[in-house]
Amino acid sequence: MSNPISVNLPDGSVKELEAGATAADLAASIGAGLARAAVAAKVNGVPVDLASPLRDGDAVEILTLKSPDALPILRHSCAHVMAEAVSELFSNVALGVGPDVENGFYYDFQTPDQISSNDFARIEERMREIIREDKPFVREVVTRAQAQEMFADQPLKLELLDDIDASEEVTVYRHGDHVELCRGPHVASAGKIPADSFELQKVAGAYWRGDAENEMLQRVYGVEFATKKELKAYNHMMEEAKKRDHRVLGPKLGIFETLDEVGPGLPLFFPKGARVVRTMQEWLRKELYRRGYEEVITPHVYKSGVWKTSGHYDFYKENMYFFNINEGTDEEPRLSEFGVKPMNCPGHVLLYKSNLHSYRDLPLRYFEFGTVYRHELSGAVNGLFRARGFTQDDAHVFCREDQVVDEVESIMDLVDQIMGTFDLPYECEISTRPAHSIGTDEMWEKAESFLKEALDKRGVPYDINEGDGAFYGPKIDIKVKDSIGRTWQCSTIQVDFNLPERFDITYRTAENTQERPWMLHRAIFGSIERFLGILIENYAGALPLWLAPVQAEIVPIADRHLDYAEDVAKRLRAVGGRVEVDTHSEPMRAKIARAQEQKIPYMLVVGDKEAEDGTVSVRERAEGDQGTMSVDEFVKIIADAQV
RNA sequence: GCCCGUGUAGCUCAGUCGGUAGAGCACUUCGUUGGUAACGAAGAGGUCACCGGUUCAAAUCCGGUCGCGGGCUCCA
Repeated sequence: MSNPISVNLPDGSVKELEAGATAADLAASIGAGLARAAVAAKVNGVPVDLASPLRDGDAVEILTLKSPDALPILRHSCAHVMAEAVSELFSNVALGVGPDVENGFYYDFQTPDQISSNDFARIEERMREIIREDKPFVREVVTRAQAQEMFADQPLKLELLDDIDASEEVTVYRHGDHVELCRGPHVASAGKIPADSFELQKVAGAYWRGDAENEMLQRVYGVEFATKKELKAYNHMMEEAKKRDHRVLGPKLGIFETLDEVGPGLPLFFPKGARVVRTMQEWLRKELYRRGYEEVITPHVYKSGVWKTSGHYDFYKENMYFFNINEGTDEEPRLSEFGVKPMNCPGHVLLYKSNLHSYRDLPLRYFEFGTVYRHELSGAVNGLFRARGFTQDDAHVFCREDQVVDEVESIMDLVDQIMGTFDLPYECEISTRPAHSIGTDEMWEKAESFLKEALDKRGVPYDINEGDGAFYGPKIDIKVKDSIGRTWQCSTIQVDFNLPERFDITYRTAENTQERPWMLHRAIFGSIERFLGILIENYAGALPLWLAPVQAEIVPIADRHLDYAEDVAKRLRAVGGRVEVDTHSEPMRAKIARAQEQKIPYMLVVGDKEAEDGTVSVRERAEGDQGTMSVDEFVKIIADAQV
């Protein structure tokens, strides 16, 4: 008999076990209940199978379905079960990969059959049978040659095998007759998977290994949680998210629409939508003036030469709208080519270049609500989130090297203020030099250190996104988190080494030499349309008073109160209020219901009493009836809510 | 762009086995004049996305195009 080993448990206690004991043995030694509930284990922080042998001194945690760390293992195991079911139910199935993802798992299959959502029921049924059979997942370490033989009829697995580093061991998992090349870990046996807390939800195409050059596989997605209750809660949450969908709420609230005859990604804004957009812009404009920005206006269309200088003609052409104009005659055509701007930078750079600049002029901050057009891939277009025409709150800062950190800090201050206004928490990422890029190592290092320095000075935490910078410089990306926990990329601050070079812009130094200025791109909303889409979903359509397209709906009780209602409306409009009078000849309850559905912040009920006293009866959309107040008092509320 | 799904009135949707189109909401008119989430009646509204095919007959079956949705890829 070899010596017993002792392992450390999360509660600080130490357990003695026989040599060669596994995590499962440990669970059994603690209690029969835990042994039943155990699905996997964590040894020294690494998730492992329950069958893994333990060594003296290991820190071991037994994972049950209650542990959050068990969920990825559970989901991945369920993916295996699905792969097994699909392999049986469809012909010539080659297995790709089947990882766990947020809320569930997927598996990629190659098969000549078409897997459709109609097949989900029978796949799920077979999966539940497999779970009921409760066969163990058995880990085996094999040689490369053995693996090659095992997966001779699994071309995708063979490819994966080739990728496993020579120093790594090759592991396979047996589950009955089904064998998979897999790193693991898995739950001890299929029966550990709760049969009622997963469901298959969609099938989609996915390129093999994420490369558009490769074949497209069929990816089946499942959602899975530790309990049926959590699955139901998740499905309910998705329903709720659907109700907030800006593509549904937008048209319903009279904000925007898209029309087939206009084209994908080209939204049209109704008067209410225009009011919201203009309010956002006016609010930001005031803030930017206060912070030393200067507004510029640049054309939407430029001769192609500009795009050749900027580099867009060579590197972004497939995303741009170009057209030719005949400036000659039909007999003797003289074509000029123009391009619609996909970005505002060249216009701003040209404005800079039109004058000589002294070091004393810098920093120069040009901003513009610039509408740009990009021919995004048809499959990428998505409501206001990804449009082909959209307006950026774009600005370019031209500054000296010694000013970069200050400028970045001040942009971050603006980000703080704006996201704070909407109660949107955010996270930062610094993206560093990608494989294909311009500029010297020295420039990149300097720029990256400036960005880091600025964030450090403000005490803003950030992640590093290695190699994800633009080819022309590093950037800070800001992701906001909405009220139901989804994250969105909005603001961006980018250093640009490219355009100053290409357009050869300079400034005159104190020593009377020419120097290249630093150029920063930045957008806070990013795209105003996109940000509006996020706001609609964040607030479920109920925009805050200052931003609401209609701030108050005036509800006359009977037609004889229409004149008074119009009087009230006039007084509110006089202070910039956005108000409407409901002139329908209907019971007031119907008018209130409609205003509630339109998410209008205030409803002002006016009847005989109010007309007599010069008051309004105020109903707040969330709080309900607020009693009466004088028109003057309410005018003040509305006046204070104007930007 | 690629894979799958999908397209019926302004909106939400029904339409059986292939037999010439239906509801609710919204809209218009008339009636009703009301006190905090939807008053009654009538009317109008359709090239069943578009093009082609099969069929005596197509909203329905088949093919293509376009749009939309979910993914993948892309987001110089």
